[in-house]
Amino acid sequence: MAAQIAPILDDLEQASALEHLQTVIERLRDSFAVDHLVYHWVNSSGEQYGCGTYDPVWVQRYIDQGYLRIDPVISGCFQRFHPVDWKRLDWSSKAARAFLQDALGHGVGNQGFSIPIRGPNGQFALFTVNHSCDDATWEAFTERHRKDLILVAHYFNQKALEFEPGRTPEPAQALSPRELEAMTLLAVGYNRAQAAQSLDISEHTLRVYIESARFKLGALNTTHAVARALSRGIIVV
Amino acid sequence: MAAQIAPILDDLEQASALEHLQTVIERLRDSFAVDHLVYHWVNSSGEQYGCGTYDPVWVQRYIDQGYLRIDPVISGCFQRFHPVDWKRLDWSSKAARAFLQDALGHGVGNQGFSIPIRGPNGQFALFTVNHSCDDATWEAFTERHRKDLILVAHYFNQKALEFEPGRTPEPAQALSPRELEAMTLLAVGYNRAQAAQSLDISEHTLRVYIESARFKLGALNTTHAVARALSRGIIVV
DNA sequence: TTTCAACTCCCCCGATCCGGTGAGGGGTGC
DNA sequence: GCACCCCTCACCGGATCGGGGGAGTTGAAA
Repeated sequence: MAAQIAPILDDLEQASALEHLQTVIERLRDSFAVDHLVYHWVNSSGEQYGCGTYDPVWVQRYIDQGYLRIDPVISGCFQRFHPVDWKRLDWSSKAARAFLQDALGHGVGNQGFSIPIRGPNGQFALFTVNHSCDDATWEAFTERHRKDLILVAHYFNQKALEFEPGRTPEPAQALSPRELEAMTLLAVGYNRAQAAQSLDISEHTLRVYIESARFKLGALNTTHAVARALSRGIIVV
Repeated sequence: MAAQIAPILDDLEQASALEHLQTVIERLRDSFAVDHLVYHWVNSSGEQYGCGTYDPVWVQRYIDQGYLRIDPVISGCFQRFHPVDWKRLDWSSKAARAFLQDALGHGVGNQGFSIPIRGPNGQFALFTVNHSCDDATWEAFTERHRKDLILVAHYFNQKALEFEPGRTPEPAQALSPRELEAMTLLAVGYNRAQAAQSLDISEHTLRVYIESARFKLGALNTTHAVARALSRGIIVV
């Protein structure tokens, strides 16, 4: 089980098309000798892209049922930085347990280990290794391959970002410092009058920034603009 | 130069106080045999925290001069996912070249390699290795230690996040499904009328959800509520 | 030098949102 | 049985936002 991932990573780095990723992930699964390996990109618009070894029926069902919104792996990893064992997530809600049952019924193993990965503009992805075994075996596995998995996740996301079309046209429209300040103040609950006072400018000037930011962000209204700024990671609350 | 970083990483994982990070980073620098190693957390509100081996005079100057805003390493890495060699950044602006001259004059080496790292809530940090040598030597070094550096950056950020005060204290009262839907629709730019139509309910009902969500999230207004929902990761846009 | 982006200020008015107060039915849990 | 929460619907007045004008300075890039 001494997975030799270095050559696979090198191959991954050479990959020139999206389809190659599927091949690579299958080789990695064999190398790690686990049931499933999945790379799952959660687009900030709710779209999803992924490749992995789950049953396609399950993947489709996951999408159709909107499991993205209730999957504890997603919500749990989204608030964490470190890789997380599925056992440590919150499965207490009824919806979560039903989801888990459904997953197990579609060939998903009982053990999981997911690594959250983040890229520019609020990109968020998961690299998950999944298996069926007892807790002790699983802990030994994750402990042993933790570093390798982090690296694999990193390399995988790097490739996925390269292949993603329509990346880096948007961020060209960076917000100006004042616009960022305006967005930030709105995001923490200030209304226009308060934000203007806080920046020591007239309310009208503030409005100019907001409108400008709205335009640059392609937003339909202020709330939308703040939401986009947040999910692209250009402001933080 | 065969850096044995594994034991240092293990030590890092055991670190129980912020001060330990400074010790660890110095050991890592010696292990890699480079001039400088820096971990630099960049809060978008302008605050900074970091530890590393740069001359404290330079660190203070960096902050005082507001170099954060013009440093090509920051702006360049912020839009990238993969580690980046300083030579590949855009140094064309006058301000950037002046900054570089100032840096070199304060003991910063001519070669640099920075790894962007991102955490939850838009957290952004840099792990940088810096040295003085010729291009060929540097390329060989980065090529050789790329994987190790990625891992070190990852572990370092993990620790920094653990020590960061005010992380994950939120009890996070859960929103009801309808409230989540309402927040999500608002976050993608719908106004109340559109969102209500989209959910096939009256606008008044929608308002009840929004108000309820606002209350649960402790938000001052709708924009604030959406911002909180986003940054807590309970909705995804 | 000229252009251009960022920053600052002003008025008006219709559209939209907020806050308060109200009511009723359905489900879950003690 | 009785809370308690979730879902649904309604009216109104005042606050806020959004879009439409126009105008001046500064500083950096081309």
